[in-house]
This record gives sequence, structure tokens and C-alpha cells, in this order.
Amino acid sequence: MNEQADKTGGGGRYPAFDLAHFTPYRMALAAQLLSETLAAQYRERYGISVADWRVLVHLAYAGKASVRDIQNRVVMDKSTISRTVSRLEERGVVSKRENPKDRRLLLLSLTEAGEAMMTDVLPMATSFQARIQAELGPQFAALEAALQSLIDAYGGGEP
Amino acid sequence: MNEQADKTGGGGRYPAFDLAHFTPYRMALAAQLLSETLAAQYRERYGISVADWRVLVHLAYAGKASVRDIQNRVVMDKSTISRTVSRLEERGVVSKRENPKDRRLLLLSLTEAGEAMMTDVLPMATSFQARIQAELGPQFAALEAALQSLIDAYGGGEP
DNA sequence: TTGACTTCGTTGCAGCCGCAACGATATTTC
DNA sequence: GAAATATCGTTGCGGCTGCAACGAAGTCAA
Repeated sequence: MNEQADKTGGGGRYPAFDLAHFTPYRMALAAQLLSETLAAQYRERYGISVADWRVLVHLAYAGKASVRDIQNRVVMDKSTISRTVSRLEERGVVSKRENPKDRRLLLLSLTEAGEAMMTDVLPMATSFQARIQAELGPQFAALEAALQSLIDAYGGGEP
Repeated sequence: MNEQADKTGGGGRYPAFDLAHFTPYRMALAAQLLSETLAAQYRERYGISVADWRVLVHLAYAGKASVRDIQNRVVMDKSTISRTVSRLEERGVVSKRENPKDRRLLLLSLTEAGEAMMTDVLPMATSFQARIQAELGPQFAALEAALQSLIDAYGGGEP
């Protein structure tokens, strides 16, 4: 509790501005804490990164998808998705075929091993969600609503 | 609105799990949208990155600080701070001296140019905060409270 | 059919990040 | 006072990311 800020830097040239009370920063912090807490669990067990996780979840949810499908649903650059998929394929948890209907597209899906892994991993996520919900209690609904407002207002849908 | 997920991948092996309704993901998305919206403004005018921004804001707020002071306040790795400070020093907006009281520490502060820049930039942030608050209306207080709960619950303070 | 245009995924590049190891300086302990 | 220990900031390294450019494949129009 030492090193107090002296706040006399600019001689009051600009208004006091504390990052700790700035909503974008607080949001980033909260998001990072949540992500890390969850990621620590599956990283330890399976060596899965956040990018891996997002791709895998989408495939578990959708069954089959192309890179573009994932991109439309998950906010990730297509190059990131491409590289993530390649890594997951090498690990043997994702299958990467060519779509015969349109040979530009990939037909991505989980392998047997991938499905087995997700059978183990998804409940972790579900219970984490439950934990958040429980910890927040009545605040949870309000948080959800506010997040939705922000996502709508700042272009979470289509550009 | 084509490419519907078929959801038949695992044959119902695991519970339906939609990333879009998962709180950690939604939080990350909202945080990213806010960050990008704000960052676009000062990046365009001053070529400032988010890391730059955080360091600069802290210095504007605190007047003088060491790398460690910043690390204690802002969640950034010390190596990131070190490199960010070096870049900002080269640009001439941050001064980097040695603390005579303890020669391990740096005595960081804004230069005249840095203060001038922040005089211009900080109001942008203030008005962005006001915009968020206005857009959320009564939801804002609830969001703040929920964020605080999460940050407390997941270790936003000291490890 | 052919040629222009669009879409999809990959890759080269440059930059940033986190971790761990390190040198320099302070502090503690004996 | 000297040696062990702790703290601070920097740097090397490996990995990841976003952007832009690209080749391959499909679509559209004349």
C-alpha cells in the first residue's frame, strides 16, 4: 500500500481519469478473468487454447461447418481459424475434408477422438456457466441484458 | 441466412451448447467491441495501441510511476509494459529516468508532448464513457455492479 | 464458351504477447 | 560487513495474431 500516485503530473491540466473506473477497461478485465479461469481448466487437461476451444465448441454444436461458417458465428479472423483447424487436425480431433458440393469449402467435423474429448470438456463449460450464474444471482439477468445492449449497439451482428 | 448447423454431429452425445449464449464468450465479445470502437479513434489520430493507451492513461493519472506501479494497477505483463514504455519514449511522449532513491526503479512520466497529447485524448475517453452510460441508461448501474462482482470473485485484486 | 468478378481458405510478413532467465540493485540475515 | 535472498526491469524465445496478397474454385454475363 505504498507508492501512492501523486496526481500532480499535469498540474490539473486534464480531468482526473482513473482507468479502474473506465467501463471498457473493466469489461476487458472481467472478460480476461473469466476466460483465464475457464481456460486454465481445459488447458491443464487437454492443452487446449481459447482459439481451439472456440472452434471445437462450434463444431460440437454444429456438427459440420466450413471455415466461413465458423467465422460467421465466432469472432475470429479466418486466418486464425485456418491455422487453429490445422493444429487440431494434426492432433487428430478434427477432420478436414473437401466439400464435394463446392470444392472451395472445407467440411470440418470432430473425429471420434474429438467427440470423446468434447464429451468430457463441454460439461466443464456448462458447470462454469452455472457457477457464474449462481455467483451473480439476480445480477446475472441484468448483466446478460446489458451485454446484449452493448453487442447490439457496437455491431456484434453483421458489419 | 443459409448454412444452418445440422446439430447432428455427435448424435446428441453431449448437451447442446451454443457459444453465443456463453457468458465468458459474450463478455469477451463485448469487451472487444468496446475496445475496438474506442481504439479506432485514438489509433487514427495518434497511432496509439491499446497497450500504449493504458500506460499513457496511468501516467496521466498518477503523474509519476515505475513499471511496477503500472503493473499493480493495470493488468499487463511487466515485459509488455517495459516494451511499451520504450516505444513511447522513442516517440517522445514519455520520459524514462532512473529513480535516485532506488536505482532499480524507473521514474516514468509524460513529457510536455505527452501531456499535450493526453489533453487531447482524454476527453475522447471521457465522452466515450458518457456515451456508453447514455446508451445503457438504467442498465449501466447494473452492469457496473455485475462487473465488480465478477472481478471480485475471480481475483481482480491481488493474487 | 469465355472472360470478368466473387468467394473461400492458405500463407508470408510484421508485430505483439507471455514466460522464463538474467544482470543489476536493495534488503535481510547472521 | 558479507553472503544469501528478494525486487525491478530487460531481453531472448516461441507462439499467436491480424492484415494483405494470393491461387483455386465457383458464379455471372454476354
